Amino acid sequence: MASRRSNSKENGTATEPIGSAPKNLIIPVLLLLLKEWNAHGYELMQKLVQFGLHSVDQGNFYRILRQLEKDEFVTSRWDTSSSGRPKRVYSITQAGEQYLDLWANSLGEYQKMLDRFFNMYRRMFIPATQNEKSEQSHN
Amino acid sequence: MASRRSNSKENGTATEPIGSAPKNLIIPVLLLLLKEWNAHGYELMQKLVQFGLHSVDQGNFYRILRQLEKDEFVTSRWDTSSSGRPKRVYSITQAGEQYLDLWANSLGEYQKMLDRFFNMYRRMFIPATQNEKSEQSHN
DNA sequence: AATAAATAGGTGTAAATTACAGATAAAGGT
DNA sequence: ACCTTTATCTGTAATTTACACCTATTTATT
Repeated sequence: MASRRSNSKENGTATEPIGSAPKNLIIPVLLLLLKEWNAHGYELMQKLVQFGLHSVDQGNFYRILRQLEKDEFVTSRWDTSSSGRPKRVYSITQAGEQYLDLWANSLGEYQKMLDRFFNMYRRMFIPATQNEKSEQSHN
Repeated sequence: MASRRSNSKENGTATEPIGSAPKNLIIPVLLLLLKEWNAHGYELMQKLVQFGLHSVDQGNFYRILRQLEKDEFVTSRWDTSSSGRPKRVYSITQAGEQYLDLWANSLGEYQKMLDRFFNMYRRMFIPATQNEKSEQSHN
């Protein structure tokens, strides 16, 4: 769980170190994962990374989980069956599934905006009349 | 040190009022708009709304613009030609265009994650093999 | 046996961002 | 005279994220 971006901005709070995409997909992905399998935090965190959400902060991650529980979107119970430190195993609730649906709607809107963005963005490059920009982004 | 954080959060800052999509598309969209036409703030703000980014905070919006200028991603000059209060007309710089490209890459990654999210999300609804779930919610 | 590393779950708080509430100024409508 | 629209901008509360650090148990390495 590295993600060491030592970008020390002395003063002035620059616009942004790099075009950093919004990262609050954690909650919806978490809920979606819990809809498939019950799991404990550490496990979920690894799945988030596999999903593409590298750079999830461990501390905040567990806080999110506890907050979701407080809001009754998930429930947890301690699992002491296996060896090692006891694990808090989470399950999604009905309310949690509804919340996930809200998220899905919202993210759908966002997806449409992204599409509009890329349509505009690409429109600026299509002429391509022997422009030797040499920036061959192959997405 | 300003104690601007009322530490007494008995109430506990609920997970999120509603599935709110990340909203920091403002910067890339702004730069993209400026790549097409030079414009002043108020105008840009309206275009952002048309784009789908309703609920842009006016105060923060102008601050972002000034910060982008400080970072030399845009430049501005006062336009006093027309009547009314003078307008600060913005143009994108070379550095700004490069920054936009970085954003585009980053947002492309995000788009892929969103796609993965929706693939997973939909996978939970398609099977419908006479499962008496009968939850046919078509938002 | 001691040490390290992986697993598992956290706390504290500085820094950054966003939300909310105005101020200011010129022009046009009623 | 007052209200609304256009236009730019400041102050700061509230919230979120980033970074640093802590505890505990088991397994692997020296």
